[in-house]
Amino acid sequence: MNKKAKSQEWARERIRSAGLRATPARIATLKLLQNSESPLTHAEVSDALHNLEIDKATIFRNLNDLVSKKVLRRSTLGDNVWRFEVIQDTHEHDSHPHFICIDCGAVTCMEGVVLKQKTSLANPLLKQVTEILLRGQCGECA
Amino acid sequence: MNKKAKSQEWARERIRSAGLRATPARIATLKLLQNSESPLTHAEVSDALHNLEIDKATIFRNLNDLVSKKVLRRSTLGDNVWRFEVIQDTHEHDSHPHFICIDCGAVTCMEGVVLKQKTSLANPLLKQVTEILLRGQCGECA
DNA sequence: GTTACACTTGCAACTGAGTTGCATCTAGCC
DNA sequence: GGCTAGATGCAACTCAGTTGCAAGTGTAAC
Repeated sequence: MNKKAKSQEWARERIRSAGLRATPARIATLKLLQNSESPLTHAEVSDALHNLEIDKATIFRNLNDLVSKKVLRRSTLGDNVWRFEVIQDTHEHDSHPHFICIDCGAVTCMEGVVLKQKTSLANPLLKQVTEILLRGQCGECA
Repeated sequence: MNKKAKSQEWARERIRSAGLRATPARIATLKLLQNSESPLTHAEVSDALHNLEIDKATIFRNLNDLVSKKVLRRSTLGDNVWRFEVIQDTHEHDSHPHFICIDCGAVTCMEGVVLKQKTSLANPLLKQVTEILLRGQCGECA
């Protein structure tokens, strides 16, 4: 099986094992996100798939369906637009920080960065951190 | 001077020292946010000031002006709506991480938390970090 | 106190993200 | 191949936030 067919089959399997129907729109969406280096907005997904003529409402519904089935992660990077990325099997429960460039909007996943508290005492105000977001300028824009 | 007049005078002074004109709409907005326990959305500010008949565009512009002058802080709780709160004088210039509770919207300044990179190599994609944001549930809401 | 004008406001029309209702279509089970 | 619950396309909608412009006003200078 070639690479393309393999990716297709992987997406199909992932969707079906989540209990959803493997439709062309869903397979294309999942493949796109899997091959993307950073999370994509709905508009970006919609643009990339415009040649398939998939309705925006369908893409919204599919993205939200896949989020509720824990196939995708939905995050907000401070610009009030949802971004979606595939939850990798190996990282399913990790929540690495994201870096967003306030100039160009590029999003980078920061796997190698961890948060550390100076004091050994845990902060009582902070019960559960679900997302870590860094904002600033990327190498291209600074 | 009574408490009400004091608050009025404080707001007026804060706006003027930011280099903006102290108009009734701005004073009312700033007083409202100062007296609020948690950050407010534009809609909440708009509702609270409806008896003053201030246009929503004016409120948006004023909120954004005050943010750009560092009088207010603008944050998003994950529902893709901006929330605004007064930056207290004592914290004006520091850049410690902020923790936002995605349930109640409370913002906590996290003085004792630092970010550390696992590798000694600096990430070339990340030139300058201007803001660090943690999102999750606070002790009250978890 | 009066005046001038840059800043601010109100209005209305707009953009863009995201949602919803409904008729039609189709993936996948038998 | 046929059936049907689930998925799609379309269109109309809501709601946050923005913009252009004419009219109004805070404030500094006189």
